[in-house]
Amino acid sequence: MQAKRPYHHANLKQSLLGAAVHLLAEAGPQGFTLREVARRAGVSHNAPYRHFKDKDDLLAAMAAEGFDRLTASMNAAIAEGDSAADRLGLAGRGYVEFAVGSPQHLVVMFETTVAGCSPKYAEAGMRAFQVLLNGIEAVQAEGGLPEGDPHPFAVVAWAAVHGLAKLAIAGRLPFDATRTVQFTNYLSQAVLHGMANLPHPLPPTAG
Amino acid sequence: MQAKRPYHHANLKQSLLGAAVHLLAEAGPQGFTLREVARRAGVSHNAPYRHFKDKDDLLAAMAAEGFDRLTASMNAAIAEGDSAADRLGLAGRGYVEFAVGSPQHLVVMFETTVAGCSPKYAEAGMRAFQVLLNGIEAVQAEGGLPEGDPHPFAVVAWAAVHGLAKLAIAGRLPFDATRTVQFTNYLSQAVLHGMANLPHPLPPTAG
DNA sequence: GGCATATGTTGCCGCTGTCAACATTATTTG
DNA sequence: CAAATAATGTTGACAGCGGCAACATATGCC
Repeated sequence: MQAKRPYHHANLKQSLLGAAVHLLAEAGPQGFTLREVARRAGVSHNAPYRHFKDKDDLLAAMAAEGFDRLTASMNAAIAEGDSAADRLGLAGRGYVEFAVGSPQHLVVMFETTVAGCSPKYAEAGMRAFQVLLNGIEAVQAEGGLPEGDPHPFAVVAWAAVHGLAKLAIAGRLPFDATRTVQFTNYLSQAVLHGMANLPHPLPPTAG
Repeated sequence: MQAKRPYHHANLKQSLLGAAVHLLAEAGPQGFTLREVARRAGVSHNAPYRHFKDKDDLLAAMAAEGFDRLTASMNAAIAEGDSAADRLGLAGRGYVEFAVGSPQHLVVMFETTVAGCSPKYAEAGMRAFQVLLNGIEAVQAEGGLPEGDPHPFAVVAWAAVHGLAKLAIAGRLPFDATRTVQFTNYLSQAVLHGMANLPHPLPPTAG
């Protein structure tokens, strides 16, 4: 039952996920087809159904994997930071770097309906958000932000960085991927500076 | 030739667009099907091809219509503002209001590849962005922002508001639609305040 | 009235997601 | 170690989709 050992096609589930990631990057969500994934994995068009409930289930798995990569990208960027404020900005940089590097992946991660999916997907998303939240709390501890619930600050930071990434991917910004990543620095500074000099917004007391 | 008068089915093109908008709002991009649009308009599954080159062409037309509605929503919100800074914040509010009210529409507007589409689509998008850009310039004239190219400021403002809207639509924010719109106020203030107290970022000199 | 053209329909094609039935391989169990 | 059982993969089918071609009909122009 819990034997993860290879059967006919050694660890097909991972092969399918890998093929799916590549296909998504090449063809985008439109050209992403379950049958093509199976073709690339060298199995029949119905083999994926032994590992994923349906197409959406595969997409959710890819989204979860994407959130893990996003988390890793932010953590890698953070490592080079000195101050907490610095690290928060670098987290945003890591976010945008991942986004412009895997634009189609980001679509799947955020277009998928968040509710009613596998817990793996939800948890991976939480972990990514937690990086930002931790960064915010560190800045608060450093005195760079008002005390209180860190969530509103995290939402603003997330929104700014996410919006920049999405607009860049949509080709609506007047600069290319490299400059977009550079521009993230200014964006982070502006957002952080603004929140630092404004009173804490009470409303969102969520957990 | 230029006769827009009814033929068999008085002004089918508009009927199709209307049916398409409703279907999109109900079923989302996944359930959006050309044949269902035709069904709702009471015509055969191939009638739409006399008015739209293909499915993407219909989507582009809907996107253009969406940008017009977005522009209208921002302009309506702006009308109530006193200062230029106030009006800029209200524009963001109008943006988010439109987004949470027509979430599926926003997907089509920004997921569609911006390049290679009909000029109508590109122009409608430009007009929407112009509202933000004008707002930024007004704030600059008021002395609320550093002088110089307004584009970087507009990009930051756009990114923040767009990101908030997208995250809200994806169900990833800890508050509902109404509170999201309210939260836009704080977001705008923070962004504007931050940019006001930072030197002008030179890089994006685009036009 | 007659003709070209714009508009709408029918029929078809390959493709897709998904189900059911069958085949094969691994695991368990006596 | 062999038989039973579960896990995994294949084949075949179905309806629905986007899109093309051929056909039918309405409209405007002369």
